[in-house]
This record gives sequence, C-alpha cells and structure tokens, in this order.
Amino acid sequence: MRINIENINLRDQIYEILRDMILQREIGPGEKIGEEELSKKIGVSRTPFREALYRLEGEGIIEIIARRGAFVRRQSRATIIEVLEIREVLEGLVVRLVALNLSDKTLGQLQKCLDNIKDTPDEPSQLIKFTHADEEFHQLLLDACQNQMLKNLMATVNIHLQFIRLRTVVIPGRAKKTIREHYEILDAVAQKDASKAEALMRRHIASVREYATEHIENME
Amino acid sequence: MRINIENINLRDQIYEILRDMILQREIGPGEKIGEEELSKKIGVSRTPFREALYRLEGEGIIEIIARRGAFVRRQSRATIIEVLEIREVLEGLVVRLVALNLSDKTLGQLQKCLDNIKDTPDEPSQLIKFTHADEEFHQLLLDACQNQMLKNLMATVNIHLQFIRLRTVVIPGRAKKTIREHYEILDAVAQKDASKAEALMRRHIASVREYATEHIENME
DNA sequence: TTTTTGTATATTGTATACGATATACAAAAA
DNA sequence: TTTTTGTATATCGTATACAATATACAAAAA
Repeated sequence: MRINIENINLRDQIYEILRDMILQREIGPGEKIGEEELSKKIGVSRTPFREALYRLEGEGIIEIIARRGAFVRRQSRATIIEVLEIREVLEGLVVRLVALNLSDKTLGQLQKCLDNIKDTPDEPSQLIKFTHADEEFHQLLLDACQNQMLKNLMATVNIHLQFIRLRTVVIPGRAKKTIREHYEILDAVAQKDASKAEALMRRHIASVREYATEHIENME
Repeated sequence: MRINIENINLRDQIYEILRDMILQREIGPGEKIGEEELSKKIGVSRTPFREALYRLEGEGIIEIIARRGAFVRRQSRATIIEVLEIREVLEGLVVRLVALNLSDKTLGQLQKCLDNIKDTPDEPSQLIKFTHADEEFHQLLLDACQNQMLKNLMATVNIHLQFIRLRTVVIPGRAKKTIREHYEILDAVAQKDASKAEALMRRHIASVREYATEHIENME
C-alpha cells in the first residue's frame, strides 16, 4: 500500500504558473511566450516548459506556430460567443447536479455568499465586490457538483471567460439584477427542483451572452 | 503575407497516433505506455513523445504517475456517468446550433444517413452497421455546428465514449428505437425548432445514460 | 530612394545525456 | 517458511546539445 503523495513535477507547476500569468494578463493576448527567456526566468529548462505549453495549446489558451513561437490567443467576438454558448449548458448542468445532491453546508455557503453582497450599493466603486461575489457564487456551485470531469472542463472555460467577465458585469443596474437571479437560482436549488434551477441558470448565462453578442465589437 | 501550411511537427502526429491507438484498444485500459519502448517503435525521441503524453493527461485519457509511467485510465462506473451527463448537454447544444443554422446540404446528409439504415433488420449480425450509422449521425451534426470549441470538447468526450458505445447500442430492440429518435430529432431540426431539437436530443442521450447507470456494473 | 537578396543571428524542434527513484530480486534474519 | 532489507536495474524527470528555419539587417541592384 502506498499513499499517493502529490505529483510533484515541474511541468504541472509550470503549467499553473503560465495559466495564471495569462489569467492575470501578465502575458496579454497576442503576446509571445519566449521559451528561452521565460523558462530561464522561472528557473527551469525548456523541456518541462514546452510540455506545459503543449497542454495550454490543447486547451485553446495559446497557439503554437512552428518555428515562430507560442502566442496567447486573442479572443475574437466569435470565440467569445462560442465559449458563452458552452458555458450556458455546462453551468446549467452544474446547478442541476447540485440541486440533485445538496448538502446543508453547501446551502449555507451559497446563502451566505449572496447575503454578504445584497446590501452593497450598486456604485462603480463597489463593482469589484460584485465581481468577486459573482465568481464566488458560481465557484461554490462548481465545487459542490460531484462531477470531476465537469470541474475540469469548467476550469478551462473559466480561463476563457476571465477575459470578458469584468466587462459583462459592469453595466448600470446589472449587478442588482445578477443578485436577484442568483437568489432565484438558489431558491430552486434549495427546493431541489433541478429542472427549474437549470432553466434559470441557463437564462441567467444567456443574458450575459446576449449582452456580449450585442455590445462587444472586437475584444482587444 | 504567408500561407499557413499545416503545422507539421512530431508532437501533433504522435498525439494523434497515441489517441488512435487508445481508441482502437491497441493499448487497453490500465495498460502502461512505455516511453522508451513505444517512442522507439514509432521512430521518434522521447521529447515530443512526452509532450503528446502530457496533452493526453490533460484530457483525462491517461494518467501519469511520477517515476512510474503513463497508464490508460480505466473507466469506472462513476466516470462513465460523468461523461454521459456532460455529453447530454453538449449534444443538446450541438443540435440546437445546427437547427439555428441549417444548410440544405447538411439536411440532405442527415436524411440520407438515416434512410440508409432504416430498413436494415435489427439482428446481431447487423449491429456494427447500426453502430456506424449512429456515429455518423452524431458526427454529421457535430460537423455542421459552427462552434469550433464545441467540436474540440466533443472530440475529447467522444474518446471517453468510445469505450462504451458498442455496449450501449447492443440491446435487443434498441437499434430501431435509436433510429426512431434520430428521425424525430431530424424533424425538429428541419423545422428549425431549436428548443425541441435540443430537448429531444437530451432525452435521447439521457436514455443511454440511464441504461448505463443501471446495467454497467464495472467496466473492465 | 526603393526593392531584392544574401547572410548572420536568434529561436524553435528534436535528440541525447544525465540524475533520481520505483521496482524486482536475492540474500539474510526471524 | 516468511519477512525484511539491501542492491542492481530499468524507467521516468530534467537538462543540455544539436539541427533546422524564421527573422532581421545589411549590401547590392533597380
């Protein structure tokens, strides 16, 4: 018998470092990832570095062009819509699964998450709080859904989403609308009405998608 | 200006070779993929070989254990259900998108696909034909949906499905039921009733999932 | 001046080499 | 006989070395 200690290897660590750097815009869309330069800065050789790059390419985060280099993909309007279409059905599945298998602990966490933000005024200075609350609500649901593969897929989808999330919440009056919809979803989940929860979540996400479809002309 | 010739590099080729080998059961579940041995047999060094392995791990196809090796993942009952839950909503999205954007060519191909098989007797000796027709129907829909990211996700999902597809169709009377359901879906698509098409597809996939839930005790 | 072409340089793609660890097996102890 | 422990071997993880090509820049021609 043997305890499976964490798989400590460089490629996994580098993968996460690069993913986070792209997420945090330390490497922006269209920018090149120089192997020699960045791997040296991190302090590893190119071999595990390139393994990480290849996984990122598989997830559609970067594009590797032979003998030219690895580039962070630009999010075109079409790509954003594609991601949001997928997000709609996957988030719907998440909430359906949660409704079918709800623990008191999860219910409490969701409730608290919404209650914490509900009295915050919808002002520009507070927008980051709404963004965090929004992300936390969806993340709590994801953590509670008992489908590991779905969690993995959503992790990738969320990377793509990160590029537009701030822009979608930042609309006058949108923050309060989001919270109202979250409460409705939570009610359905609490009643274990999986179909209703899924339908509400899909409409919630779809409204974000429709906004993006109309307003985002070209993402930089 | 520069024409983007196919990205000819070894890691992409090796990735496809390994994926197909696993798909065709040339390397079975639980089996080890020896780097030295197999890369030598293919005729490449371990470097691009390992890059391919790392992408496969990211897709959940294999598991890499540090200093032990890469192993084809066994499909547990829980994993199969996870995949089928995801497949249900993604296939639903596929058919919704196709209904919203249907070309005459696609409609013709789908029609022909079903007509070709509809008079085949539902006998054990013919089962492989039903399997092929089933795969072709779903693949035609996927090809026609205009969401590249969805195509990529479904490609991965389909690898996982490959392990159980034959077992799900092989039920007395199931083949004819499948064709009937496919015709109903096609009708909804032809009428451009996206919601109906999606709902029918989801029910269709869900019935496969329910069968798997009940009957598959432990996949080898 | 503008365009073209050749060469130097930098960077990626691939192979090989080296270091670390898990596994197998044999030998010794209980 | 059974269990434990030490060592040899094989295989994986990482680093380095070499090969191929894209890019930049300079020189020459138009």
